[in-house]
Amino acid sequence: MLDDIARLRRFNRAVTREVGALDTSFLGRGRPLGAARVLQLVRPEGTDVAVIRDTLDLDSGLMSRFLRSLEREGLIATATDPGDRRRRIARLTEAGRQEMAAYDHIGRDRAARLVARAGSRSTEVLAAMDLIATLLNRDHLTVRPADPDSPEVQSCWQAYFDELLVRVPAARSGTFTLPEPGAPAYRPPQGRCLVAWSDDLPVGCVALRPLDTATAEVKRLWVHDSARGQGLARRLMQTIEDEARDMGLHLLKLDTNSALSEALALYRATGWHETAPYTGAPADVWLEKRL
Amino acid sequence: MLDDIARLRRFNRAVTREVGALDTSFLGRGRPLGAARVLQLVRPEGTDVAVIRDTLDLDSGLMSRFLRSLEREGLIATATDPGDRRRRIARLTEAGRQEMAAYDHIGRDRAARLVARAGSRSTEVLAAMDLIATLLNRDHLTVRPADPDSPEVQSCWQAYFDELLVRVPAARSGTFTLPEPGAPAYRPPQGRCLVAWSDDLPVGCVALRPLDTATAEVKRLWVHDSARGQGLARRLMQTIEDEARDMGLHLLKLDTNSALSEALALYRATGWHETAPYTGAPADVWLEKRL
DNA sequence: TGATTTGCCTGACATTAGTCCGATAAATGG
DNA sequence: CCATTTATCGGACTAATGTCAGGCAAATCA
Repeated sequence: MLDDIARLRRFNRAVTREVGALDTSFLGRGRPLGAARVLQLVRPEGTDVAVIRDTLDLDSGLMSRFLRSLEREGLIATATDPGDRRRRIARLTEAGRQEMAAYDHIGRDRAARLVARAGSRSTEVLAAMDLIATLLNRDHLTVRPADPDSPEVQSCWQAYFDELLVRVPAARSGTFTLPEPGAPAYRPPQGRCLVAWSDDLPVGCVALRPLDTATAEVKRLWVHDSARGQGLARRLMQTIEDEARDMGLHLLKLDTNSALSEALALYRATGWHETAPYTGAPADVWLEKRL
Repeated sequence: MLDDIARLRRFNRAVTREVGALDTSFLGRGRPLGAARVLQLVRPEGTDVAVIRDTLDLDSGLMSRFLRSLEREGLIATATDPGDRRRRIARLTEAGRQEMAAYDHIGRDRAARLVARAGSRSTEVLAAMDLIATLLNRDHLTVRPADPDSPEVQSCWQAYFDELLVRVPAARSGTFTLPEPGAPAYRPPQGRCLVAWSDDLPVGCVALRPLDTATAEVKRLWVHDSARGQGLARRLMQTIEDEARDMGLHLLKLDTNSALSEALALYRATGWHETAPYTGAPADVWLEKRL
């Protein structure tokens, strides 16, 4: 049997070849790779030059020259950051947007071919890619507030409900309704809604909804399959509890189901205690935590 | 929900960053990437220079300069191929072997760290990597004869048996014994043993064992989980049947179990027909094919 | 306020990668 | 045998990348 290391290195070889091919295919638009990579990171609304430099790990001189060259091509425009006038902000021009669309097309094309090649196993392959990408991105996981009506939150909640239906049979008789668009329940100032991002994939969420002036309820803690086993749920709970403290709340409650054993173990391990039932089925466990 | 293409591109970004770090780690030993890549392909016993040039797709001038530079460093020695004195053969010197060991150490180190980082999910992550690597390597899958006593064949057969035990409960009462080392059953001239390779991972096997002068039995058709759904089993069967024809055989037999439905479907779709039972449990289907 | 730090820019320079061409020697094919 | 092809080599050249130092203006800190 090949050992783990050998398997990983085989993966590395295969992926290196693929990435190399992707890089050279970007060269097809008559622009050196360095400049192309910078262009990829300039957003239409504008991106901080230092951020680009940092993510690509470029020398400031080299970075500057890439910017000048893209500027000469008319693809980007730079302006000084009004907040800190040493810094510069680069944004895409209309021509730049068109050029980016062309790059995007190349990328989507290659990606679509690969998905097609996976044939009947494409679902499995994509899940495998999610798992690996989340692992590689692990140090870059960020938790940010989100709008409850945004597509990312909706997709997280949908995933949460779908899983609940699988794991808690009793939930099938209930009905889940997403809050009405614009409803204030999960929005500041009374509520909160957090999403954890791995690059551009939402991999977790948690929400807070007011019960009364000093009490709120934690709802919809969910972690994407690819991100489990990395302590993300704990981090989300920690963040939402900190938020609650900052909001001046004194007591948090939540309801859950005993079938969700990992979640329950997490709650019990982080200071949550049994409390009186305050909701009905499918919940069968009610917890509270004093802040 | 993010669409498939977006998920794949997130994967691409994540591994591109990782691969970039790998590239610079090669530079960590004070040698440009090009020369390092050439060095990786020089085997201690000697490698044909044209083969290296071909796999890396290098210009002959560039290749020549890499060789000179590695020679100046004392890592390789080149000699003319006695068979064709236009060609050259490069082989590692003792210093080269040590240098390669150092590169190997860097690679193993990085790999081990990543496996460790996956923590409780490392098994899953490695399976995901196998799946993706096999998909990316798909066009490079090769089927080659193998020695039945070799570790790769042993590992394939072990995997075959393990899976049989899971899928055919009746098999548990039987005992599986690997043929004795050196036994002639699966070796030419009477028998055959084939292994399918994806890079350095054995992803499939099939064997042929003589029954009498005109008849042989196909045994141990197995495909690695990561390589299923790509027609590899069909290709292995095709190859072994061609071999049997070349050996002058007129009839092939095999026994299997009805629980192995995909295999059975493949046999039935490729000209195999029911025949009289010639073995006992756990087999419950017996097929033959006239060549 | 003045010294120091930070972020960006430019010029000078080195290294690496990649291409093209001609030379050479060996093999191949009539 | 001679013409052609093949494999390698080295020189000339270009493009791209990477490195370093100095300059400048804005921000920060004591």
